[in-house]
Amino acid sequence: MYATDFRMTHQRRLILEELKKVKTHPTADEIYVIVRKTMPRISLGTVYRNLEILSAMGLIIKIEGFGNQRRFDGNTNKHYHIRCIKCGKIDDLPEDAITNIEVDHNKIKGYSIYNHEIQLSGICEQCHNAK
Amino acid sequence: MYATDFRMTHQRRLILEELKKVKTHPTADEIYVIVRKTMPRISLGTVYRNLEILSAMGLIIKIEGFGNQRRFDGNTNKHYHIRCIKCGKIDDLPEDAITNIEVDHNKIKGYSIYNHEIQLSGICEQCHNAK
DNA sequence: TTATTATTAGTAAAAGTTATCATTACTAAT
DNA sequence: ATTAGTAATGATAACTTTTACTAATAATAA
Repeated sequence: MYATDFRMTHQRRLILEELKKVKTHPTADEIYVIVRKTMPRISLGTVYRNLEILSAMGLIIKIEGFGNQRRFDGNTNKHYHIRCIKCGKIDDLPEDAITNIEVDHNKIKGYSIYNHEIQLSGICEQCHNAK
Repeated sequence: MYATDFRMTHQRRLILEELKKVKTHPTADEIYVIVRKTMPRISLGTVYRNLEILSAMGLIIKIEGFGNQRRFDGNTNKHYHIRCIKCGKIDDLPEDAITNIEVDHNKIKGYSIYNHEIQLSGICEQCHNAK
């Protein structure tokens, strides 16, 4: 038999490692810029493909809730995000910022529930001061 | 002085009314198909522009959290959504499905908070039966 | 009415993502 | 080691979704 598993290629590992390093929540093209410093001939398609695969593997998180550009997060611990509606920056929320949330699965008829996301939006300190 | 306000054009009113009629959460191009039945010469750009304006006016809701296509909701009462990860369908959650959520604004330093969204994902009844 | 200007239709362009395909490189069995 | 099989890559084209542009039109206040 031959492997049907994912292969950990140099490109895939680099993308994963760079994403784990940063505390921001970069887009695919921002990651493309970062990894090209180490691997100048990597293609944008490879970045997109691997970000999808890595998130399917559960090694990174895909953030789709803000704006129309996908973002990625190397931190796979369960946490929520807040985005500044002025500058678009995304920050992590502290773990204890949202508490007591209760989801009554019986109230949601027909669905088996897999996940929930919470996204806050507001204005960050910099943008508040800038105005 | 002349008006700096929004004008309620036929196009804008039609888009609003059709969106209020449906219980689904259509994309811009789905709304385009609907309104062309009444107003065949309306342009897709007009649909996009008015959906933005109507949501800025607070008359409709823009849903950005699911997938990479924007959706719109004529129901402006505060409510949450669930999406089927198989077929992509979006349903409203009953009001009492999520309770007790507490957001501690003091824990989120620097931000003034404007809004929060919650998005569940799961598998709907039809897709569950289909498998 | 008339003057002003927001809005429109039509179209082009931009932005973001996915698909295609010949080539490369990883993996497992010989 | 060598080979066979196949997942992954780089390069690029194509596609989808959204935004921008512009001359013409239409809504509104005076």
